[in-house]
Amino acid sequence: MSLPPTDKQLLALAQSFRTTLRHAVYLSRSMDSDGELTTMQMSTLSMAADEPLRVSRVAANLGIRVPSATEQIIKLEQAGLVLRQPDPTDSRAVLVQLTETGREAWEAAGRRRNERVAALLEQLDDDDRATLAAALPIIEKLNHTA
Amino acid sequence: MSLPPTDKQLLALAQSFRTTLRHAVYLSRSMDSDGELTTMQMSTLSMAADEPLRVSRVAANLGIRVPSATEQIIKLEQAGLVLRQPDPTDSRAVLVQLTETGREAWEAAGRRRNERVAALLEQLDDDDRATLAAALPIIEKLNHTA
DNA sequence: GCTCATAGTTAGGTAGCCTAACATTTTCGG
DNA sequence: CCGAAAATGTTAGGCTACCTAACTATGAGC
Repeated sequence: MSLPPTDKQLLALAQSFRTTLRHAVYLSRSMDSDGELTTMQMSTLSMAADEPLRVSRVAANLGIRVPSATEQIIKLEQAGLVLRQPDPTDSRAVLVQLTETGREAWEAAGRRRNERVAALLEQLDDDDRATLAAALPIIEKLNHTA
Repeated sequence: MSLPPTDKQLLALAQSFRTTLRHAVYLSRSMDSDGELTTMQMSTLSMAADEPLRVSRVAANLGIRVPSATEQIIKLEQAGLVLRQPDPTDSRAVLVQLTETGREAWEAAGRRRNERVAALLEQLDDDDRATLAAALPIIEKLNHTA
């Protein structure tokens, strides 16, 4: 037991992982595409839910360039979900903050998505759920490493 | 033990799962964006690797519409990676099949991606890897259910 | 054989991303 | 303390991948 894994084993696991991840992307897409808010919009709103943040932070967190973030944020603003205000401590910067409408929309959409996923998870047995729950932080670890 | 999970527990797991999945989408994107082949192209090639298949099958498997699939397949054809040939049993249909070049490109890209992921997985300890390996089929189960 | 369904392609449009160029503000070395 | 360089956003223009609608051609059924 507990011998160091061979390259072959690692590569086999890597392949399964990639395949599952690819399928999971579809799963994620189908769970999040309910015509309300896109995944990116949800992420943006959830960032702003904690505290107002800069456009450049939004871009970095979303993994996109600043002009693209500006574009998306302006759309959220036009939808009345966020406000764009100059940063009082640095007038180059723009702070993105949630409106009350935005917070409500974000929370409602999150609830609905959670319920949809919970309905899926309900069909697993307890062991499977436990395994899944144990694996989530490991996947996060990988994400952080990469 | 083994009581039925409460709604609260399910919703909490659902939330974690959604979050991790969202992050995993980024992970997947970064692992697959090496400027060679897009994830969609890899998927298309891997489908065609088993046996020639119809454009409509490609579209269905990729979760996109037929015209979009046609577009992508034509690009793969122009790159010399696939051939488009009329189905001998139904001349309305078009069969997409891999060229030798396509097979080599697909295998090489798959190898490189696997190596990259294996390098990540190598940094986990044995327990984590075992948990991860156990979770993959469960996630597939969810994907199949949804 | 005529009608209707099926398989793909073409045409035209949209959304989200990109880079390059710009205006404004801050920072900092001389 | 001032001019150059860096940082923050926005604007402009372009690309790609997706979409729907309309079309052609083939197959299937009464």
